[in-house]
Amino acid sequence: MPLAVNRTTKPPQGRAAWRDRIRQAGLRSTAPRVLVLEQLQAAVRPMSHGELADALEPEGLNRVTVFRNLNDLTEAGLVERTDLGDHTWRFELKREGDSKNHESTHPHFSCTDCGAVSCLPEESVALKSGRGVPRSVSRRNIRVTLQGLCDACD
Amino acid sequence: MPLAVNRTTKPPQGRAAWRDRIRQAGLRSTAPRVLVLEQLQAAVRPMSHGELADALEPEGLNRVTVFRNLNDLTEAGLVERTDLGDHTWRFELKREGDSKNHESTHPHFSCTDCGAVSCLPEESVALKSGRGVPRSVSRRNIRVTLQGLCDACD
DNA sequence: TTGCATTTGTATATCGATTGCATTAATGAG
DNA sequence: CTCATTAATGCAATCGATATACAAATGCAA
Repeated sequence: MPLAVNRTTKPPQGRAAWRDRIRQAGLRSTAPRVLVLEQLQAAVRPMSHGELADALEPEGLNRVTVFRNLNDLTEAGLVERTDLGDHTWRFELKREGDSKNHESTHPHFSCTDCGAVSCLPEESVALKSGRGVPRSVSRRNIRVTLQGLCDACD
Repeated sequence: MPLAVNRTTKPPQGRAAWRDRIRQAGLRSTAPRVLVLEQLQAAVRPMSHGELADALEPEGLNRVTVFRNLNDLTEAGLVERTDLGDHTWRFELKREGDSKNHESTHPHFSCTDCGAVSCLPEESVALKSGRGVPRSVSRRNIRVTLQGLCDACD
């Protein structure tokens, strides 16, 4: 019997599949790495290292190992790392089909009051090039973060 | 004879005027505060506490004093504080006329490679409300940060 | 199964951000 | 102008997120 499927929006990916993906990325497949990826898969918003470490320490994972794996997986291209303006790194699983032609993904929102973060629909922000605007912006090879009050704090 | 005017884009503001502004904001006018504001006035992009402290320590200012004054001046409404995604606070002088109707100011750009930051024209980003987009966004009561490669690193 | 490079765990260092506390200085009352 | 009050300063110390050193453990290719 397969593992219980947690309520994710994406097609569930089994342990064996993750192990393959990790090795394809040039890394050794280890239990901590699989657990980190599963945790990220279940998330609906970018997770901080602290949040992930808190969730995974009960599973027997060391905080530093989680931290290093997040960076290794980021470097290997399986995970995306951003700073949404709250002085902490946040990590998201790179899901294919996020955006077809360019590297850009959906914008993020970060509440300046309570710190809550969320993902925004890709169409909610339109960029226009012009004087003083780097080429990477026109190419949409860019990450967009909005900071303000969330509806709960507004 | 007035002080030498430094090459700023905005009408120069003398020491006495700063002292008035500081007091109007409900704070005591002190030498460190005036120096911090003058330094911010000369800047063309958001400055980190470290940059400002480095610039002002030779003038005899303590790093912590600079730090606390930046926060005090922010709270008093003379300065704006943002995190552009490089894990450091950055400070800008609040210049009136930045935006007439709403609180929103120009977007900022931060290079993920070299860390350079810059200001972008206000029109370079257009926001659209929709499902999952907080009200503060529709109101444009928001700060926008773009992260990517600057032209030099591209 | 074995050898070796990679990963992990523990401890510790770093860096920006912040606070505690005694001293100093700005401002308002007289 | 002088003084008392209260805010601001300087210094030391702390904090939390991030990062590294090094020895022990483990994945994986031969």
